[in-house]
Amino acid sequence: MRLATWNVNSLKVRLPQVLDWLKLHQPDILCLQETKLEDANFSAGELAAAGYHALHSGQKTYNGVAILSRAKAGDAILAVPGFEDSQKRVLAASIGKLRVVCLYVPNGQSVGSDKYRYKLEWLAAVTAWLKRELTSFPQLAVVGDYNIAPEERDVHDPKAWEGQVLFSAPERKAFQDLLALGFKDSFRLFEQPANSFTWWDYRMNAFRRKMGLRIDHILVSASLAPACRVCSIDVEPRRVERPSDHAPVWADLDI
DNA sequence: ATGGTAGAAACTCTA
Repeated sequence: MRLATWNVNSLKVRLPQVLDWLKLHQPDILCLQETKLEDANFSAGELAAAGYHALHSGQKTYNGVAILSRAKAGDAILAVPGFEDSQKRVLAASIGKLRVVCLYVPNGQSVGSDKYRYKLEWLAAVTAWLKRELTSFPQLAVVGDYNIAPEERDVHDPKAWEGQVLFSAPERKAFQDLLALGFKDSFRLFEQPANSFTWWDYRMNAFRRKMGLRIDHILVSASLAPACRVCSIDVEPRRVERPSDHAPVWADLDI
């Protein structure tokens, strides 16, 4: 089973690229972030024609998450139970024996801002919820745009980024707290090329200059990790005309 | 110290 995640930064703009990518890579599941669409405007018809069922939790202009799957998904959850949040950033569903959680973690804007505090509170709530989810669903994959680079090797210039949003110590601690539930960062289960990143700022020619961060992740629970065969970043969609600022990440699971 | 780009939408906010 191939599982993938991609922050598309507007599904309206990126739908043709998503359809191309589905055709080329044939994932069983593709989780999307930043669809920036209300549910009524979601591209369900085009995706169905491509052979994918879809769940979507969206809003106008900002945020929005979706789970596309070849097999129909069930038992969907559209928010963290008990956590008050007007922003559509969470979607969970079961596909076969696999439980998938699609996350769009808040960006945090800048360290010390209100949005940064919201990011850390949101991460604490999600971590507490996932601890409970694991008891019901041991075969759990938590994927999406985490807006956190976990380690120095995930940042093109760790010295320049030290203490900045996306790489500050409290954010990295929040990521470690999630791993402490037993999750593995599937990308790091395997040898990977140096300078592997998933996001490059649109500004300053960051992509051409290889100034990226690895902030999109596929986390697999302890009981799922042994089934993971490969995890890779596909940078090709970042090279095309009008790209998303994020590249897709995919993993193959022997389940 | 600032601004660079992109998307959505509305002349600004978010990333």
